[in-house]
Amino acid sequence: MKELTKAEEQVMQIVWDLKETNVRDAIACFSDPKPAYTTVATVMNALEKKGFVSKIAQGKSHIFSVKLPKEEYSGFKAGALVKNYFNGSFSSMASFFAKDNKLSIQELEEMIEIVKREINKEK
Amino acid sequence: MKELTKAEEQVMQIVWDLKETNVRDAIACFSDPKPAYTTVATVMNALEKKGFVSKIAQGKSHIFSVKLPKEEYSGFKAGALVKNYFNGSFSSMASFFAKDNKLSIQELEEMIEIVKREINKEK
DNA sequence: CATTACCTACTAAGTTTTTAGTAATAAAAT
DNA sequence: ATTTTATTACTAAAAACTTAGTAGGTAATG
Repeated sequence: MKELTKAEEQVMQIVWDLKETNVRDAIACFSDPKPAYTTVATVMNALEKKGFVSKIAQGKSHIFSVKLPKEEYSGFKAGALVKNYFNGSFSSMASFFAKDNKLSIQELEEMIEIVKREINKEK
Repeated sequence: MKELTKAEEQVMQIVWDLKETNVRDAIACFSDPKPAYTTVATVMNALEKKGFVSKIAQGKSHIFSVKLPKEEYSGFKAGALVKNYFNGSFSSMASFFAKDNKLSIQELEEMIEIVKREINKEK
């Protein structure tokens, strides 16, 4: 899996959000000061080259649409984080969030439910 | 919190691991092809400037030691990941790990224990 | 049909990051 | 004592990333 640079990631988040977009509409998603048209176009092309979006001619412009689902990249990033910062153990990351008071009991219970449901789905 | 670049992060992981080290010993932790001495020294100095390590003269060389605990940076990174890739919800990250079969029932139960213990500690 | 608006491909300038060389210095070895 | 080795501070080349300009084309507008 190719890594995204910061600028690429920022644009890719917009594409993931919109599912598909042209350069113009992507720019509209930026807050001021908005980048130049050509800047976003350049990044889009980089994303295509890296296989994150596909590019289809549409009238005089192009439409870029998600090729690599966000979930795949999320998983890749999360895996790397756990590996490099939490000893390869998801539990220890959970523990960290709890310590940091970023995980309430409510969230925990919610999480247990979700995870149990997912695990049961597997069988 | 300052961000680490890739090269900086790689060196910083070694410092976190060794607690403290000189340039020579840090290089020993790299797999071949090992970087040049001056390369690692340069990165160490950048880490010092960013406040991640402290640098103390020791004989003719310097010892670099952890200044910013790994846990602090881990938390920072994990927070950013959850925010940008999991809708700001830790639960949804957990759900992802479950889906991906990266979280077994055993791990889940282990995790619940750890998290509950942490949450209780707080009170 | 001339003018304006819009889009792309190509190019490149500016910036940051990475890597490492050189000169200076001090210690160690012979 | 001279040579070799280890280290640092300083510098800089190389690579990667970011940003955007320019030229050229196509379509819409008056």
